[in-house]
Amino acid sequence: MIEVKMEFIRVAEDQNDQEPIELPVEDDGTILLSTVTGQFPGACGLKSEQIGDLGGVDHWFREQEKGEESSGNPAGKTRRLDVKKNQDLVVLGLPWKTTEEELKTYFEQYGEVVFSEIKFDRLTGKSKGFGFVRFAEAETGKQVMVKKHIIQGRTCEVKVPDSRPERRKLFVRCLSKDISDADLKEYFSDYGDVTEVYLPSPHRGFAFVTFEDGDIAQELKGRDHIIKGHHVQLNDAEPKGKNRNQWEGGAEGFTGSGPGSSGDRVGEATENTEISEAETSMTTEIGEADLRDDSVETTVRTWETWGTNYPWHSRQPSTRPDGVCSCRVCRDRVAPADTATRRAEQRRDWGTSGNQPPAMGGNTDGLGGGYGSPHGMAWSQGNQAGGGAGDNAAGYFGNQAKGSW
DNA sequence: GTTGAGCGTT
Repeated sequence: MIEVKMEFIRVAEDQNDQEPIELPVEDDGTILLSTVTGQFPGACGLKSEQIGDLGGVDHWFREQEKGEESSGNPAGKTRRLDVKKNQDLVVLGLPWKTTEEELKTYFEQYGEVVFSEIKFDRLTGKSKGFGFVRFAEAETGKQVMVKKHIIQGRTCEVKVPDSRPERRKLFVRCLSKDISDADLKEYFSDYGDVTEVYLPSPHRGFAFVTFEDGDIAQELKGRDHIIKGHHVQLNDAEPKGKNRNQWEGGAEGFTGSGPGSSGDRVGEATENTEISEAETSMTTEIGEADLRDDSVETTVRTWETWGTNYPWHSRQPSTRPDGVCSCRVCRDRVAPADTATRRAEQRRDWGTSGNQPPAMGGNTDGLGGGYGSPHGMAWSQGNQAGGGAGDNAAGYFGNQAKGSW
């Protein structure tokens, strides 16, 4: 029988740091250097001093055990503990039985949980034993990651996910020559912070737009947008270095794959080397100076501020108390819902006929009105819950009652 | 009705 003693020590930045962080101690009583540098980048030692009225520390470091790049790469891959706001954290080792709600409840002891999700097998419906959480405050995530967690009897790990590539860059088919990079930036900045726009010159009929928040990019993907009266289609940007020249479309003649066919993958451009170089210069050219603050507040819109130029967004008064636009993107900028809620909202927004968004309305007479929109479709089709627009409010408050907000 | 290191169906 092996006795496992889980102990922590409190480590602070300095004597004035009023918020020491508990770091786990190894079984042999030492603490891993990597454990410390993870939370205190650049730290090379621990000093035993009084922290407030707490005791001091009296531990020595041990080098990280094999497998890590501790040798020859001192400044290298320490585990990422820098949590960006609005970033999901992966939770590993969950019991099969744990539900999303229980996951959320557990982590709420550390701070406001703004998103929780457990991955389930699509066929069997059983948990895969891992999930994701997102905290309202990045600092909460940092603290959570250095703690040990026992959820319903199982030890779980919380990490910054490193598997999924950040799909923040979209391939934009913008076939019209009178769309400039500034147009693209202006248009897409209304959905979220745009960190980069690349529009080949001379015009090649496509562009790349990169968002600060990959979730925003994903929300916008696969749908038609209308910029300066021109349809524009969005897809994930293919990774660089793949077969180029796939796309032979030229800069003219938007043949309008139109409603319902936006899911095709024809015409994806890859980011080849040539573009990559151009992008680099473009990045500095555009600069970061006029990028907006990353704070949620600046990117959330109320209904009044959207007007009719943004068919994506709700053109109906918001049913929310805070007046935030009722479209999913805006709502999620305030408080991303649980996945179950998102799926339900998605079904309602997109209708029940499949997992594709409804096509934009048939109106092609340019700006100024009458665009179809997911919202319009939803309202005109009625809601699953049975009834008129009032269901929106009912939905929100229902979610609220369940703790999703 | 099973599993136990890992990394997110839309």
